[in-house]
Amino acid sequence: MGQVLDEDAMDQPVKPTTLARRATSYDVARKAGVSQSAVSRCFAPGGSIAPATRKRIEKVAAELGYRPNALAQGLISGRTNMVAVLISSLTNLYYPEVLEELTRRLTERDTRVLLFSLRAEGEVDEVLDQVWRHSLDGVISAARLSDAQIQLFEDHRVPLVLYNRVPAKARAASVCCDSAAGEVELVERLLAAGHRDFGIIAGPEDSYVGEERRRAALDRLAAAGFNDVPVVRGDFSYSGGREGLRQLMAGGLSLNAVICGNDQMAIGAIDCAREAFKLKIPDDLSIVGFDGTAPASWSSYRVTSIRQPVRRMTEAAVSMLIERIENENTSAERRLFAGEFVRGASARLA
Amino acid sequence: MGQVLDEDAMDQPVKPTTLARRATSYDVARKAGVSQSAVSRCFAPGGSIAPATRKRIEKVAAELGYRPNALAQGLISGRTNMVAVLISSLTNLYYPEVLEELTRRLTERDTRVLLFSLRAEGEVDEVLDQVWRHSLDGVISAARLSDAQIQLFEDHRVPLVLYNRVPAKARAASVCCDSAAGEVELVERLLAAGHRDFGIIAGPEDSYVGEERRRAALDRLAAAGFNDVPVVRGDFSYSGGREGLRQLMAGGLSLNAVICGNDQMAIGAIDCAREAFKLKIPDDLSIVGFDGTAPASWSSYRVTSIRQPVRRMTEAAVSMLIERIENENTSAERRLFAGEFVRGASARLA
DNA sequence: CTGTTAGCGCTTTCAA
DNA sequence: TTGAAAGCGCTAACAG
Repeated sequence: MGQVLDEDAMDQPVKPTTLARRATSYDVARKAGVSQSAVSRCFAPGGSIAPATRKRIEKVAAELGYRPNALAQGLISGRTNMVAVLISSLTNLYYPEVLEELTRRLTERDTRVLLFSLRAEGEVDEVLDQVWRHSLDGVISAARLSDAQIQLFEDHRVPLVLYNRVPAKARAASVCCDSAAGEVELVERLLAAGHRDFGIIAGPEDSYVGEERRRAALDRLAAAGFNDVPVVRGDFSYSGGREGLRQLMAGGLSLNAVICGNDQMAIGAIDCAREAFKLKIPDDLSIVGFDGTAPASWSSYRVTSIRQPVRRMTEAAVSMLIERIENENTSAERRLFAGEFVRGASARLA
Repeated sequence: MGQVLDEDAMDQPVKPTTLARRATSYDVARKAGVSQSAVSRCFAPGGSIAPATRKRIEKVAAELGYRPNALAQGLISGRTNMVAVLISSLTNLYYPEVLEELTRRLTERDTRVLLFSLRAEGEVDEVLDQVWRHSLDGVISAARLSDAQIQLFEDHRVPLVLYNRVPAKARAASVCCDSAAGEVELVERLLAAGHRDFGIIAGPEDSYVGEERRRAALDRLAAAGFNDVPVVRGDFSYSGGREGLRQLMAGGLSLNAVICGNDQMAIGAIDCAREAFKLKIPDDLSIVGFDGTAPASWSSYRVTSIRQPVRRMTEAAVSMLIERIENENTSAERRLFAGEFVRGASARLA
């Protein structure tokens, strides 16, 4: 405002000091009496520039409210500081927590998050298209990706980190909570407490962790001599849990313990057991879940469960991604985190 | 692959058909024997181009796996098809639903979502910086914005739609659920059922809806002759609700009805009432919430509440934003949606 | 309908 | 340390 500048002032006959459009590095350069590339270097991480020059440029930049245009930067440098986060369904109570942590950590590392919330399988291809088109630096996926899709990331040289899933055959970095170990711990504790009549409300077939948990529970039970454990499936939702319990009970068998694919279904099962079957939890029936979500700890439920170490897992996912973005050739790594047993009060334990 | 092309073939001596880098419109143009701008028009919405030409270009583009570079498009056209969604805290059970709906609807309209999850107030300025730098087309904010910040949107000519909040003074488009009306309905129903001893567990002072709900409830109660209704505050969380009820009860007064700032606090209050004070809900105490979130309908709680019409609200927010993006001068509009009463079973009603 | 010509705003050699 | 110049890949006039 009203500031008089050096020689440049009269080169251009009439130049309004207030630009309609946003100030560019050029505007700053002219007003500061330096070249445009000097301005660029001034804002670049390790740009060599004399302290005095830098100071002058910064002053003018501040006056003009100049900010480097991220699009132009990305176009030329090939780096956008944007990554995609793929989530299958936000309605699963477990994901908001994960999403919150991921975005926060990425933001801390000066990386923007492009959110893609998938409902159908088919949508993945469209999302990947966007990833390439926007030159995203990387992707964290908590959604199902086929081997072919994972291969595309290698072709496009876009770093990828899978969250709570591992690829069938393709190689890719991944961060997981050890579902099998967690499920085994739950089963063993139930066995130790004398439970003998089990039922399982598993997750949907197309869920990686769902299948892993179901398999681990069944295997451990088989090892203990229980071979015909009834299994029904739910969609990880509250009503899925209710419906699952109803189906199990419809068999007419007397259950001791119900193993649910996640906390939300466990909550549904608990409510259903109490309401529809007048059962006391855990006296009449033990119910366990998985994840360690917040609602599972509400005093009406106090679900016995395995808590995923979300903080450490998200931290790992973000670190791995950034590392892969910064270092082209970081080998595929798989990090497996142990879950933490949550005693709760929905299962009778020794 | 192995396809022989027309005259251009021998202009360039040695040109590998498989590019290391991504194919550009130039590559397509050369291989299809057309100008680069023809390729551009081929992929542009209303580009005039002969059917035959188009077909040839599309064929080559498919072979090369060509996709327009979104960065370049954005840089030159000034339109990025990306918007920011600002959320204050994902941990509030109400937001995942909103976020899911918003992203889905925006994606349907070919718009990408840049997610910003704010914890502290101060972070807003950094977020806005990113918005300008990335030339985002618009912003939907479910986070608190100061008048000065809202003004910045006008300065930068970036469309803004506020979600469940209205600016103090500045003018901005907004979509809200009518908190006041909803709260009044709850209070009136409680009054009609004969409740006389009220308590309020309000949201934090810095929450727009929290304050609106508190005020509406207090006003309606005052109009009915109840002037010294005790008010405590929570942070919209489960434990906030528990703690809130504990504080209200600590006063030694006998309460009939507790009005909570949201469902999550109502759930906490219900659990606390049952567990710590051995109260029967709703026989001994009526508790009402707000939002109509999924957990509120779980059979252990069945919270009497007001359900926000999330679908319609998100649809409205997205429509308003897109409209403002497409039409520079769309005036500030405020759309207010009525909430729907959910009878539930946590309040004794007439 | 098509090609030519300018840039969008920036990073990056390369000389000076 | 600095500036000039060459693009990144695309859209948008403008002629033809």
